[in-house]
Amino acid sequence: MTTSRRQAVRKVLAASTSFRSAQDIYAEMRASGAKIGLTTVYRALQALSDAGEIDVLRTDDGEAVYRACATVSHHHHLVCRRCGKTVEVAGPDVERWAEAVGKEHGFTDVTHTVEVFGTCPSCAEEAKAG
Amino acid sequence: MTTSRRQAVRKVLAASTSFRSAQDIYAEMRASGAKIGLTTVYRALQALSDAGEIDVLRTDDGEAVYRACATVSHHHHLVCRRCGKTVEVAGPDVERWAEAVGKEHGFTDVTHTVEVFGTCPSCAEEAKAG
DNA sequence: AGCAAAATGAAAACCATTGTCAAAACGGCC
DNA sequence: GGCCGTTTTGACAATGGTTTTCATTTTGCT
Repeated sequence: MTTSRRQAVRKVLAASTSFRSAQDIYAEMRASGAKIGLTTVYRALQALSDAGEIDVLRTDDGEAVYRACATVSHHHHLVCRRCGKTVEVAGPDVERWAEAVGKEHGFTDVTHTVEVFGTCPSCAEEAKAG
Repeated sequence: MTTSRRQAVRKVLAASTSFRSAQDIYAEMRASGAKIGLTTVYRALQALSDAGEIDVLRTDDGEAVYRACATVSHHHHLVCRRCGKTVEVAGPDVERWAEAVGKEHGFTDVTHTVEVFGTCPSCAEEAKAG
């Protein structure tokens, strides 16, 4: 437990299938007995994010949520708006499109964010049943 | 000036070419002599957003920014990360791609968000000069 | 061990946003 | 015009996620 708690935070994220908030991660770690401070969780998340090991995005109410990337390369997410299940998707076409759009208007250092939301099959079932 | 200050807020947005934060809008209105409270600006923005008259999105640091939609139809934005200048862009290919990605994984009611960021020509100049 | 640099965490500071509530503006109605 | 109930407003307080601060602990190195 001596080597940076960053590892611990990374593990929690690795074990999750959907986006988690910092507060959420902190709560889970404390609940499972880990001795860690909220500050450190934030710092670990920021470091992991800087290192490109995890994704960050903002919920509609401005909370930051994090998720371990399964792949190192650039990719996007297809997120179930009901259960939060996430599928990583590659979109070479989108990359090219974004790049082209930027160029067309003379913009440089073009980056982009793309998130696709929908209702996953199982949630669609539930909705029909319930 | 009696009819809801919502109109005033709408005007400020209409006169802007890029995304504005609530605080920003409030500051401008006060600076130009308008008698309005921050609370009311927030309320007006929320109402306009609910009415679908303006776009809302979150900056990377979680601040909400608003912009009057020039077009009613679905579109995306190319935003200068330095000065905030915004260009509305259509992306039929992206729409199709998002739809296809959703279908491929069995997701229904698929929606998506796409934002492209970059450095606009004039800011690139400044950066080079300064 | 011994010591400087990095990591940690409790508590305070920040700050956009939201809630509260009393005062002001509005809209009928006599 | 004057009255009264409803809506809007806005100063201020409260919220809550995130960041800073700073003193303490741990780590890395010799």
